[in-house]
Amino acid sequence: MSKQEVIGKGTWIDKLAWELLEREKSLGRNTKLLKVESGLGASGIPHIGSLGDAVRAYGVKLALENFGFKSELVAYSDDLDGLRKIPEGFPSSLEEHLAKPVSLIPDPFGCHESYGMHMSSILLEGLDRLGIGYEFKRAYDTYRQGLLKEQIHTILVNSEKIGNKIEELVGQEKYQKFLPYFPVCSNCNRLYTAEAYEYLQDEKKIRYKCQDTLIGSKNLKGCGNDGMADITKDLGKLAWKVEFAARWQAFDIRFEAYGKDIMDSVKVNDWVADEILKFPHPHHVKYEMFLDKGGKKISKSLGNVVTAQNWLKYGTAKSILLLLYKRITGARELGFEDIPSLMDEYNELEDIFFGKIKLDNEAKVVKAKGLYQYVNLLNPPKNSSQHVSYRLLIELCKIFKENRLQLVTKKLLDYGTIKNIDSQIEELIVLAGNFADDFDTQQKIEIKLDGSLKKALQEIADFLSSENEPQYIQNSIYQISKANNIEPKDLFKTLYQIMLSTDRGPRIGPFINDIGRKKVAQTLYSYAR
RNA sequence: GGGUCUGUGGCGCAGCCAGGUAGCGCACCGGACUUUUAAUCCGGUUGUCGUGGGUCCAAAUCCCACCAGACCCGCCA
Repeated sequence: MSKQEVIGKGTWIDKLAWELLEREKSLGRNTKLLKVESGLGASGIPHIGSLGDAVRAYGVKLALENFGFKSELVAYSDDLDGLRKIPEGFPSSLEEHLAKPVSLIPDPFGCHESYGMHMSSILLEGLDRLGIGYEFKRAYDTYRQGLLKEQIHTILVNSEKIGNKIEELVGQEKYQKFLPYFPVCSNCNRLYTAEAYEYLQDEKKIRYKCQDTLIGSKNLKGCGNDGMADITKDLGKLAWKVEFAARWQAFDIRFEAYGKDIMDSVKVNDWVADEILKFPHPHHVKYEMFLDKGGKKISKSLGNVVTAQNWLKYGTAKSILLLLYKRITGARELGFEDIPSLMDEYNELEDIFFGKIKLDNEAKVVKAKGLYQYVNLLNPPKNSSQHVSYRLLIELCKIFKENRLQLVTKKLLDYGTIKNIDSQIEELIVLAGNFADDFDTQQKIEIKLDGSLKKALQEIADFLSSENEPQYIQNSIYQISKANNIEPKDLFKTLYQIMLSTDRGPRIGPFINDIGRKKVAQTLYSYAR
C-alpha cells in the first residue's frame, strides 16, 4: 500500500474523530470540551442497537481523548416521548396510559419511579456492565428546568419558515399547519392529543386544545381541555424534527451518531441548528440498523429482544464491544448465534495484539491492534489470557450437563487445550453452558427400541453396574452387540440417542466413565424396561 | 415517491469504510487416535467476488451505470 500516515489507532473511530476535529478547526470553535451525545429511547425495551449508539459515541470520545482533547458522553433519555404501543409481554393495564409521556407512567414492574426510567435503566445498566462511562440526562428534567427555553422560543417564532423547510426537505406537510411543539395536557397528562395552535411570544406560552387524534391506526381520546403551556417550565416537548437541534445547542454537542431510520430528522435538525439557531450542527455518522435474523428491523416494542443483559448470559462484554466497534457500515442481521464467532474473533485479535499471530499486511495489523484496543476501551490488558475456542466449549457443554464445570475443565486439561484452570476459563464455561442449554435446538429424537436392543441395553447396564476397567466399556459394547445380532452402529446410535439426544457423539467408553457409569446404568435400565 | 444497505465456494457469512497472494463456519473428502460410528486433531476439494464500464503498476475493495433482493422514510417519536 502507499504509505499513509496512520490516524490514531487506525480504525474508523479514529478517522471519524479526526474528521470532527478538522471540522471544529475550520469552524474556529472552542475545543476545550468536545461533548458527544447519544439519545436513548425510553418507550421500548432497549435492544443492542440502542446500546450501540451510545457505545459508538463513547468510542469517539475515547478517540478524541487519545488525540489529547477533553470529551464527555451525554446519554440523553427521551422520557417525554409518549407511549404509543404496549410492548409485547407488558400488562394491558398500560392501555390507559397510551399517549402519556413515559416518565409520567408508573413502572408496571414497580421497581423504578416510572415506566420511562425502567426502560432507561435497562440500557444504562447495560452500559455499566460494558464499562462505558456517561453523563445521564433526561428530557423530563431538561424541560422542567427550562434548559431549552431559548431554543424553543426561537424555533416557535420561526415555525412558519421551519414548516416550509421541512416540507421542502422531506416532504412532510404537517408542520406547515401545526407548531412543532407538543404540550402535555395539564388535565389528562397526554401528549399528541394536545394540539398546539398558537404561540404567545411575549408570555412564552402555547395555546392548545386536547382533542381526539390518530396514532398509527389507533384513535386516542382527547379530554377537550383548552389549555395553556409555559414553554419555560411546563411539560411538553419539541417535535423530533427540531428537538435535536435545540438540544445540540443547549448542551453544546459536537458529535452524534444516528441510525438510518431517522436520517430525515437529522437532515432537518442540521438545517435548524445551522440556520435558525445559528449553532453549527454536530458532526455525524450514520449507521445501519441491526436487523433480526428474518431481516426485519428490531422493534423496540417487541419482547424477547437482543438486549445487553440477554447477550451477557452467553457472551462476554468484550464480545459486544467487538460487535459494535469492528465496523459501522453494513446492514447486520443479528442474533445470539453470532456470539461464538465474536468470542473466537476476540481471541484472534488478542493474539495479533500480542504478536502471537503474524499477518503479512502491516496495515491490517495496525487496524486489528487498534480494534483490540478499542474493544478494551483503550486500556488493553498487559498480558494475553488463556484461549479456548468458544465453539469447543459449547460442544463440551452440550455433552456435560451435570457437574459441568468440573467435567469440562477435566476434558480441556486432557486435550491439553489449557494448562491450568483460572477464573476466566470458568466464566467462559458458564457462558458457553448457557448457550448450549438455550440454543442447542436439536429436536428430541424419537427413540425406537425393539426387543433385542432392549436386551442389549440391559446387558450394558449390567456390565456398567459391575466393577470393570473403563477401557473395557468400549469393547464390551461391541461384544454385546455381536452377541445380540445387532449392528454395532445401531447400538451406538441408540446409546447416543438416549444419552445425548443425537445420533452421534464422543467416544462412548470414556464418555460413560466421565458422566458416571452408575448413573448411565440407571438410565439404560429405565429404557430397557 | 425519496433514501440506505446487501449481492463473495453447496449453504451461511467475513474481507470493502486506509487497494497489494480470496478467507472462515457448516457440509464434503482423506489421514491420525480408536477393536469398523462419532468428538477432537492434522491435511484437502469447492470461487469468472451480481453485470457492464472507469481510475490505478495493481480493484472483492475506490468511482459511474445497470440488474436483483432487503430494509427505512413518506403516521409518530
